[in-house]
Amino acid sequence: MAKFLTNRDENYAQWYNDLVIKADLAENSAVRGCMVIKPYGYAIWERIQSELDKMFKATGHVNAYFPIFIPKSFFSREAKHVEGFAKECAVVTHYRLKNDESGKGIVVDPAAKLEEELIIRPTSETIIWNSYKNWIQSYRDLPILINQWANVVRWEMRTRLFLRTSEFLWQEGHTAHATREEAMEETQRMINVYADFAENFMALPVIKGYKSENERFAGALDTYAIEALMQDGKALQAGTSHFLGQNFAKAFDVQFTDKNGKLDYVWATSWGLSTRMIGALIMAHSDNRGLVLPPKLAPTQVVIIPIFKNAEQLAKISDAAGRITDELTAKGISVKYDTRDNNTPGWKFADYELKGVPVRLAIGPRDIENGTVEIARRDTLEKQSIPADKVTGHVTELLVEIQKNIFSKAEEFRKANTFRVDKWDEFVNILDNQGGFILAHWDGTPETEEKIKNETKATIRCIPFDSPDEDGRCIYTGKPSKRRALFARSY
RNA sequence: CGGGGUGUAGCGCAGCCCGGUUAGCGCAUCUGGUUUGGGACCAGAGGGUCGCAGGUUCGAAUCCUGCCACCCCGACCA
Repeated sequence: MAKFLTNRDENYAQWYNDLVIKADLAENSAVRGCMVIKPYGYAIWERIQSELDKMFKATGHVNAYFPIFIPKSFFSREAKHVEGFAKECAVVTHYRLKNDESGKGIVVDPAAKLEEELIIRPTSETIIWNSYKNWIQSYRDLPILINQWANVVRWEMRTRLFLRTSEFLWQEGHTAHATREEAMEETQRMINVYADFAENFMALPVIKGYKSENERFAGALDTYAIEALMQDGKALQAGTSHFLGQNFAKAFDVQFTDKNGKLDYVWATSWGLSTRMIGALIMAHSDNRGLVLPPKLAPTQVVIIPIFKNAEQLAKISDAAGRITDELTAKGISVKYDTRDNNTPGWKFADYELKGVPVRLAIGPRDIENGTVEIARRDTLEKQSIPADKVTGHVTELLVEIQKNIFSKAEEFRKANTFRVDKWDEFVNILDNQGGFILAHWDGTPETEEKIKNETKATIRCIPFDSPDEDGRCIYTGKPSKRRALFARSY
């Protein structure tokens, strides 16, 4: 476990300040658990957005935007949905302020009370289905495959930087279909997109599976999730895709005429992935020197650091650096050339390691003389000297290699921390002493899951899609089970 | 919301228990100089209503009360 993740040491503080700062507003501010994402942290989010958005488009989706305010009445249309979200909603009750009559400050104008309170969206199913109702009459209007990039607010009892903030950024897909089969396919398709993104871009191995009834999204018939293991042995739900059946269509009375002229309710899915992914990157890949970003998501993939004593030296180095930058940029690689003279090279090395830049090139007078460049990789911290004219080829290959290596490291970690367990004592022992994923039999009842949770704090993260049929006995009750579920303590 | 902790310069902290000069230290910033192949050095300078509001006192960063925010542990959740 990287000390970097747990200690509020100097590194941690510096990292924390580079990526994010906590909301620090005026006195009496009640903006609890919100974050100000600084440019470097936001750049990582933009990379995530950009790559995911391409994948959504490639699977036929389009972007749209819906209001942040949801009338209270919308919210209560779907019984389980209200139940799930009611406890964590921010509510707007007034629309105007006025000067306090005693002349001190400003107060809410009681005359400006809203007839119906507005909920700041914790998720947008209701307001979107209220629109879909007007958009859908016939099977010819289907499917609707819409994604929205937005912020949402959930008034959590306890917040945690990146992993559970009161306000967070995310994307939420909301699709409408003519048949059950098509909606189920969509649900499956999107969990696959998420898994593909996690593994190929985030370098984060994930386990795809079904959520148990207890862990299902409020209002869904079925929830699929990708679950990742963090370096501290805790699980992180990294993305979810929900099969909503006809629940929201019924709640908002969205019917369509099918090919045979019969009226039916529309089938729905929704799926989302949030700024929590930045947290996942940090928790999964960091080491004692700071972040380790997978090249495919690093805002800066290559940094070039000149080592110089005077302007003439810098000019020569800049020539070489300029050529390298042009070549790399032409290959679609993002390069930063850092010529600041207020920090020493050593300081810059450490700084870019903290920021997780995958590849560092250093060029000094010695290199100019020998026609070489020093190349260092962030994941292994290895350095070597290579001929200047081979840099582009070398870097291109190295970026691929680093991406692969970060993934296999995480995969090996997960392998070493995933346990097949058949005895209760061992189950408890592993949770208490090392954490990790546990594959164990479960009798399939919510009651047993609840009891296990109460006794160990472990929950069923998912029932993996690829979990084979296998006769066994429930880890807790000893009742027969046909399949293993994935247990872990989680964020 | 319950238990524990914290809040002092941009960042990290000491001082508080036991009230008493002009509130300190490190990093960062600015100026000048020497430096630059793994977080440079010297000299000088700027930067604070000590989280907020009350109270006790001749005197409060320090003691008391209330509030706010943050961190850790629970319940809740992506």
